[in-house]
Amino acid sequence: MDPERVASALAAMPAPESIEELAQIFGLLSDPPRMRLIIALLRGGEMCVCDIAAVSGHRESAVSHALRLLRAHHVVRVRRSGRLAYYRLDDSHVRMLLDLGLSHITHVPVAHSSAAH
Amino acid sequence: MDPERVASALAAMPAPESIEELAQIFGLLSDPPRMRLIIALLRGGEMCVCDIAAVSGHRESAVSHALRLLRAHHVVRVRRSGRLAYYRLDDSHVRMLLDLGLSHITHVPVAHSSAAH
DNA sequence: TCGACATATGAGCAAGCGTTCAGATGTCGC
DNA sequence: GCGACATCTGAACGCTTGCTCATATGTCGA
Repeated sequence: MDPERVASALAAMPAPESIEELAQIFGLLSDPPRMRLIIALLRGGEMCVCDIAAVSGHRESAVSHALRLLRAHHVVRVRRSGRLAYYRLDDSHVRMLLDLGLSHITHVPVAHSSAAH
Repeated sequence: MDPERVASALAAMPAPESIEELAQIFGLLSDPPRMRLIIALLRGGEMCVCDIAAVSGHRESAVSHALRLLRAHHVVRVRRSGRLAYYRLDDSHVRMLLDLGLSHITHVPVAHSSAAH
């Protein structure tokens, strides 16, 4: 046991609400269907709900629920046109997060210019 | 509806097992206690289980379970010395993942040299 | 204005996940 | 070798979470 190290680690800990929010963001990416949905938007650019449902293989209702969550966390953005709702990624962090995640599972060392292509 | 876009998005979709694994990695980071644990190792360097338990505020048993998970996914690495087990981060992707996540929740635009400090 | 369609929302249920307790393994000092 | 300690493991309970069904809102064509 090393009380000093414990104390300094505790002192360097971010605010609880930051940790909470951080965990929530990663939680959004921890669900395969939601991941498929995000990757679809990453590749396809902008798509309407029914197309996203077709790609992700889930009911439109489930997709709508998922998109609401992602919207609340500024991961996706809506553009409404008549009765269609077009969604696209709202933020470039997500793209980098996915690239980094892929680098991890393939055990590719981190390059400074982040993998991707 | 745009069948072509759907088809091309489906074609560009990674293998199901890649998506699964990717989601699992993010799932590891989606739990606040586990997140605290990881951040503790990020700041504190190398710590034994009892110290990690003290920092994360959970029982050693829970910490041990969590560490096992993280170990299985190459997020942490053990070094055993007698009856103590010292853990440290095994991989630099995690650090970047956390930095990126923090950038997201604070709405900081992505810099090429990743924010952080 | 009326019916059809696209999306959004609420309630309820099933499954996955993390915690805890209890017990096992292994190492050190005597 | 024996007792104490650090860590690990297995089983079970409770909570969270995402799905589906049913329904509401809103928009377009006739």
